[in-house]
Amino acid sequence: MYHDGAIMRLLRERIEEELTNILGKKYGIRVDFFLEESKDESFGDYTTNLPFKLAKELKKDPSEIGEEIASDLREFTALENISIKKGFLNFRVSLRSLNEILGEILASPEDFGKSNLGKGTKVNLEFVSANPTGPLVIVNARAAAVGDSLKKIMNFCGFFVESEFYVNDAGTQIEKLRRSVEARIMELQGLKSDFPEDGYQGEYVYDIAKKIIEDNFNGDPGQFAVDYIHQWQKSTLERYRVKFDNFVFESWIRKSEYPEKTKKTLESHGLLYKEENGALLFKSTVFGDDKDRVLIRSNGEPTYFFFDLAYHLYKMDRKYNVLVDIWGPDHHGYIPRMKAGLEALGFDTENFKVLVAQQVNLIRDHEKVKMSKRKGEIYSMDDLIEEVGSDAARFFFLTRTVNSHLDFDLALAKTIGVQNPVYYIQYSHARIASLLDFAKEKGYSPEGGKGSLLTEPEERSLMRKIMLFPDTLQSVSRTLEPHLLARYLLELAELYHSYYQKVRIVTEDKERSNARLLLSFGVKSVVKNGLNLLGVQAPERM
RNA sequence: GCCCCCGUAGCUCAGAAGGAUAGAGCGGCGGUUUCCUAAACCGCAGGCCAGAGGUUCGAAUCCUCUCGGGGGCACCA
Repeated sequence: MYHDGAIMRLLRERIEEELTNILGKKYGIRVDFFLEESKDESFGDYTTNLPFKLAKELKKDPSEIGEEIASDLREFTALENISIKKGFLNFRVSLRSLNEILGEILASPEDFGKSNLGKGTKVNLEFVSANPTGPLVIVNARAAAVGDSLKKIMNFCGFFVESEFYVNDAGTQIEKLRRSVEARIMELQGLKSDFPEDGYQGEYVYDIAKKIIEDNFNGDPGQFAVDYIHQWQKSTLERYRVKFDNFVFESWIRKSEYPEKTKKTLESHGLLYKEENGALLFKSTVFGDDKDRVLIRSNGEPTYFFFDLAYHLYKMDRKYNVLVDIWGPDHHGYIPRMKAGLEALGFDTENFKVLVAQQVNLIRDHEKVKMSKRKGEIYSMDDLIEEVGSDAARFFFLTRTVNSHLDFDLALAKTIGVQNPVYYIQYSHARIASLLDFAKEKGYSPEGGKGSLLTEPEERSLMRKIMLFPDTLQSVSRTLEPHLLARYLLELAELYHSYYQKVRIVTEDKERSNARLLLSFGVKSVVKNGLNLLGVQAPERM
């Protein structure tokens, strides 16, 4: 993914390096500090807390240290307006540097935002991983939006990410599905059937049964049902524009060498023991879990956890540097045991991250949509795509931190207008597309634009915001929180709409118009790249 | 009972490696269009960051406790 030509080193990275150099030369020490977007644009573009950090080490006044650093930093021509306020070192990026960024975008719009933060780190990103026993549901849609977007963003930042869906196509739930289908087949054929107590009630079980009868299928109805549902889930994801790199089947894991390998490894570390009733347990408490976990039940049946652990060993075997799992809200109690397992198998759990995609409440008419899984009354991911569309659905999931509960207002997601952030952002893109067409007819174009003519304060704010796009993507990669990008785009669109209203872009002054078109083109490119990274389309016309 | 997440404007949520006057959207109220897309813009109102202690130059942010909401505590997955 990394091409030297296409990826400029970020300005922020260059400033960081400059600060580190000064630190070494002047004080001969290293300290951790941050360099971040200034809280308030009036302070500058970037801020560092370096003086505070040094003050502690050197037992000196932060302002004094700030001055010392500032005097060296003034040599660095990309910066200007270096100032110290209350111990913070602030500076602005020179207009010239901002202009250069617009030039970069013009040269290669689709590459803007790329960086090499990941340095090729190999990441396995597992998400959705639903049982093939029914339709995908809302929380799957949330995980899919987050996972797919993270993958795209991290790849943009120089990671090598593979997305993976673990299919639990074996075990007791599948057995239950098989019995449910069999019962429905009997029922449809007018035979006496006894539907399992806790069977799958959904209408789709009838569909599967019908299909089996129609096709004269003689094999295992359980396997037929699994294949059917797996294809169904895949087509749902496709409509949502999510495509997985890998599907790993539990049935395959069961037959592979990994269960045995897992057992042997744990055994060799003395981490297994048998209870009197014959159950085999893993001493996960050694690694901080609440209790030891059963790998093989007293009846000889292995647990889900055992195969899941074996599956994670398979991931380790494929030499990923980092493993990221996105789980549903009902799995968070599962984290300590998986962590313990990975540690026991020799994986550095610093590089194992679990995101819990929290519960989603659907809101219709200011009330929660009630669902009953037992009665088969569920609002599925298909229903959501049908009702609000993939763009709005994906964007809404990405405006919140992964970790917090989310109220999804169906009416708002369908609204066309300011109220709905998706359309608001898309509109900025369409607006600029149309503007560029209009300008073209007059013989104007961004190619002829000189950034130096962008002297309005709003123009500087926009350039500054554009500059912060790659930084935002890096933040997402670091924190695994794609909502940072959604919010960034909202702010960018807001700045542009406001600018557009205030300042006429295409005027009789061709030079100035071209400069403004250059800036507009920059905004358009960032919006487009940003939306694409969120899996949302950027329309040319609305 | 134990564990996890959460409690910030009327509503939905940002802000959490401690830092500069606490932000946004929606909703509410009031304005803007002979002019490049009004699917837009501008203005106003709205807060004891659940509460109480503590840590220090400084706390929405860290620690302890209390209250309130959600979820998890299987030889289910």
